[in-house]
Parts: sequence; structure tokens; C-alpha cells
Amino acid sequence: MAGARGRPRQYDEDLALEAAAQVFWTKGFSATSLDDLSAAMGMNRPSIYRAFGDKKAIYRKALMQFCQAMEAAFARTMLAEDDLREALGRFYGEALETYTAGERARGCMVMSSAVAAATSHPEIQADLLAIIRDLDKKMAMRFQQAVDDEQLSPSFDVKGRAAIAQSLLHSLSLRARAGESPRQLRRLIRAGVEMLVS
Amino acid sequence: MAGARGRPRQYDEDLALEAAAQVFWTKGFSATSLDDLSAAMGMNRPSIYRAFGDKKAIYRKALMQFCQAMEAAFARTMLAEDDLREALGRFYGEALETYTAGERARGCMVMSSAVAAATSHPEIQADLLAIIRDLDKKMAMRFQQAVDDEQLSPSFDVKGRAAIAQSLLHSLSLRARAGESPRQLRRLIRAGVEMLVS
DNA sequence: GAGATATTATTCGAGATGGTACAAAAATAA
DNA sequence: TTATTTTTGTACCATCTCGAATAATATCTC
Repeated sequence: MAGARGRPRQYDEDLALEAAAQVFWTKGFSATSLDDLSAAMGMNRPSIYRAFGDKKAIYRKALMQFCQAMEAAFARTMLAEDDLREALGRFYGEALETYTAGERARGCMVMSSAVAAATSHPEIQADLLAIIRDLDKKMAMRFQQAVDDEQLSPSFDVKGRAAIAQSLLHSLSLRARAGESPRQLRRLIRAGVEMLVS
Repeated sequence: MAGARGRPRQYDEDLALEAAAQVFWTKGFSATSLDDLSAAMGMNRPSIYRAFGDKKAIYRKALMQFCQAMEAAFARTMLAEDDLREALGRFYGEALETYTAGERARGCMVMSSAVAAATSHPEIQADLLAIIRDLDKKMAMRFQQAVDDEQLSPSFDVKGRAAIAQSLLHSLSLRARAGESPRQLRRLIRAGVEMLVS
């Protein structure tokens, strides 16, 4: 049982994609060569091609994997905490850690790599839009919950503020990649959270 | 008199840079080839190289030219209008027009192209950070003026809100490039302005 | 064991890439 | 004219690009 008829694969699909994501994240889509990927993934080009398809397909799979991690972080922070202010603080705090981790801060993989590629690659643009809309929706649901919990006034503009909450994330990524210090970024988070919940 | 000793140049420096900016803006830094630039600028590669330097130098000059246009727009909207709410509305309105102009919306040249290139090219990262800081400063000065004019409460967090005002711009660019409709973007602007000035 | 199947590794090729050497061209200055 | 200066255009190079064709290898089923 448990098929696996032929020669067993030497790579782990998730690990390989994770390695690919790291490269795309750092260098961007078009600046990443198949040789870069080959080195990072520990697979030679034909194996990669067979396993994941061409460069664009690899990228999109890596992007989706990254988004799943983002969703997990959202659940871990925004959904696990009742107080909205506290929830937002933890959410942005985790984002900040991810965005500034490593030698050079790289921001968010989506905003740092997918945005540039969007005009030339319609599929990536579509992915990008879907990701944005998804977070908008999640944020709005969480804000609505806070309204229902009477943490926010009933006149609170749930959708508008959800979009603005995401704006803060966009800016955080951008500024992190531009080289702003965590200290400055934390200040932005404080001001943003304060404004969002009041 | 009026020197110009040798063979007269057939290109206009500003026009050529403008054309280069268009390509970088659409395709991103690394996806733009010298042949792309050559075609758009109406100059052959050696001429470009002699006139502006290598690809990175061309890009940075085009970026600076774009930023001058942004500064002009800031002056034309934020500084020319007394009422802050009205000023912000006009500023974001102009940004929206720029970001969604043309067949495909391309967002802002800075956020769409410089961000991806920042990690691999320290000079571009430095340019990016300088651009962000400059707008932060300009925004803060304008907000301070509104406080001085008693349009805003003296307890208004000028710097924090200035940074958030720029966040809105970042998000506008991102979302435009992702393909959100002008209608949705205008809604974001309305909610953002409302939040910023209250 | 033999055959089927799935993965890996080697190698190749057609074309694009960034950058440059060098000669031709077009103007001015003497 | 002749010399000088600046820009242009042709041709070129070494390198890298993505993708594919092919061969080798390792496991499972029969």
C-alpha cells in the first residue's frame, strides 16, 4: 500500500517551496533565476521544473504557501484575542517581526515581490488582488465582531477601517524594506492602532 | 558662442528619462532590459550608456525625476489649499489619477519598482528611504500648519498622523496596481481622510 | 529476478542580457 | 580646409536565461 511506486523523491515539497519563497522574497520575481532557485531548493533545474512547473508556477505556489502562514498568524493574533486594541497590537507586532527578520529587513513577500510582477503577469496580479481582498474581508469581520461586542460604536465604519487597517500593514512592509528601524515602525503601529480603534 | 562643440545630441535629456521611467514603472527594475529602454528612449544602447551610465544609474535618475513631479503635485494640492480635509482630498485624488492612468493601472513608480529592487541594490534602498522620509516631513509640516490654524486640536499627533497619511498613499498605489477599481479606491480615500482629520 | 514507474542528473541549445570597442557622422573652432 | 569635439551606430563579447531532450538511478509490483 501507500503507492510511491518509483524512485523516492529526495526533496520535501513544503521545504523546497519555503526555500524558493525566501529567494523570491529577497530578490523579487524577475531578478530570481532558476539557478538561484536550484541552489536554494537543493534540486537541479529539471527536477524543479518537473515538480513545480516553470518559474511563474513555482512563484505562485510559494506565494500561496506564504499566505497560509499569514492566515495562521492572523488567527493566532486577531482571532485569539478578545480586546481589539490588544489584538491589533499583537497582529502588527508579529508582522513587524516577520518583516524585519534576518540580516536585511525584507518586508512582506507579497508586497515586496508580487507588486512589481503584477503588471507583466496577470495571474500574479489576480493572486495579489485576491490576497488583498481576503485580508480586507477578514479584518472587516473582526471589526464587526468588536462592534457586536460593544467595544466599538455602532456607527463605526467597519469596511473602511478594515481597509485602513490593511493600509497600515502595507506601509509597515514598505518601510521595513526601505530600512526604517523597528523603533520607528513600532511608533507607526502605536499611532495607527490608536487611530483605528478610536 | 554657446559652445556645443561636437555633434548635436538628438535626444532631450528630460524626455528620454521620462520615457525610461515609464518602462521601469511598468515592468520593474530588473525586468527592464537595456533593449526595452533603448526602444522607449529612442536611443541605442551605447548612447544611453554614455549619457546616463549603466542601468542602475538610469533608473535612479528616472526615479528622481518622478519624485520631482510628486513634489510638484504635493505643492499643487496640499500646500495650495487652506482647508486640510479639502487639501487631502485633492492630494489623494491626484495620486489616484496618476496611479490608475493608462491601460493597466500601475500604482506609484516608487512603490511599484523601487521596493522590489531595494534589497539587492543598497543605493536604491537609500533613495527609497529618503523619499519616504521626505514625504513624512512634508506631511507633518502641513499637519502642523493645520494645528496652528486651529483646524485641528493642539493634542493632534502630528508626526504619527503624517506617517499614517503616507500609509494611505502606499496602500492606494498597491491596490491600484493589484487592480482595484477607482471607485473602491475613492472609498478608501474617503474613509482615510475622514479618519485622519478627526 | 524482470518490467514498470518515478525521480534525479547531465547536457544541450536558441536566444536574451548587460556592457563595450570602434568606426562613422555631424557639428564647431582655428 | 583641417583639426577637434561630441554623438551616433554597428558589431561584438562573455555570460546568463529558460526550457527540454536524454540518460542514469532507485524503488515498487509482478
